[in-house]
Amino acid sequence: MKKDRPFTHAIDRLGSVGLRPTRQRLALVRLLFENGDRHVTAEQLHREVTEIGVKVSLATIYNSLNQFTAVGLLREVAVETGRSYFDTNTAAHHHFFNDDTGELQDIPGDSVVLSTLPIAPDDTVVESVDVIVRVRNK
Amino acid sequence: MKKDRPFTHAIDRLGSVGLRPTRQRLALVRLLFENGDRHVTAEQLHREVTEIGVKVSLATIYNSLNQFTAVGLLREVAVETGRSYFDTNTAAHHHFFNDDTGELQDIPGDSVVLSTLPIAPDDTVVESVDVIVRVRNK
DNA sequence: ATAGCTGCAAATGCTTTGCAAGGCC
DNA sequence: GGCCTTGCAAAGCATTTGCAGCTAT
Repeated sequence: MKKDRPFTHAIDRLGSVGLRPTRQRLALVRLLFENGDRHVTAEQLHREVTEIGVKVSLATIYNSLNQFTAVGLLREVAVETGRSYFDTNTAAHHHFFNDDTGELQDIPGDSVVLSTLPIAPDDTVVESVDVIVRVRNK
Repeated sequence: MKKDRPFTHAIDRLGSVGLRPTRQRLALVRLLFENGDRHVTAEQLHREVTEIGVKVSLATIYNSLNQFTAVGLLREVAVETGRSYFDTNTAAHHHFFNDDTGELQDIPGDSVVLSTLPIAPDDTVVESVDVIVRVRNK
C-alpha cells in the first residue's frame, strides 16, 4: 500500500488546470482539498494559512479563490450579501446556512430533491438550481 | 364599486407598521406596492423615484428598505454577493435569477416543491428555504 | 415641543486592481 | 529571459452611520 503524497497531489491539481504551483497556491490547495469538503470565506482561509505559518497576502487569497473558481476547482455560493463563500464540492448539491454562526454546510445526499424543475422564462435556459435551507440555533 | 385611493393606501400601510408617512416613504411605498410584485435593488429604486420627480437620497432609500424589511413589508433575497435585492412578496416562494440581466423574478405558483424537507443539523431549526433557479439568456 | 426622519459626507467592509519586485519554466 | 505571480497600497462598490437641520404629530 502506497503512502499518500499530498505534495504531488496539490501540484498535479494545479497543473491540471494550468496554474503554476507556487508556494502560496500549494498551501491553499492543500488546506482546501486535503480534508474533505469545505466551505470557506477569503478571510477564513487567510487566517488558516497564516496559522500554519505560510505568508499569503489577502489579495492573493482573493485572486486564488477566483482563479480556482474560474477553472472549476471551486464553486462560489451566494448566501449573504457582502461575503463570498467558496465550496470545494463542485458537484450539484445544496446547503444549510446557519444565520447565527455564518456556517455553511452541505445538505447530505439527496435529502432535498425538487419535485419538478420549473419552466424557465422565455428565451432562457436553466443553468443551475441552488437550494439554501436557512437555520438558526435552538 | 369604489375608486382606488392609493394615497390613503400608502399612508395606511406605513401607519400599520408604525412608520411616519413622510414624503419620501410614501413615494417609495407607492412605487413598491402599487404595481404588483416587485424585486428591486436600492440603486434601481433610487433611479425610479428620481425619475418621477421625487428627491430622495440614496441613504434614505437604504434606510427605508431596511426598515420596511424589519417590519415585514419586504423580504430580502440573497442572489449575488455585493448587491441586495428586496422582494415585495413576503410569502414563501422561490425565484428565477437571470445571470445575464441581473433580473430576479418569482417562480409562479407551486411549480417548485421540495420533495422532503431535510433534517436540520443538531441544535438548529429551519427558518426558511430559498430556492434560486439561475438562468441564462439563450 | 419633541421624537422621529432626512440628507450629506464620512466611514465601513469586502473585494478588486495597478504596478513594481520576485519566482517558475 | 520572459511570462506569470505576488504583495502592497490604493481604488472601488455597495451599504451604513454620525450628526445637524427639518418634519410629522
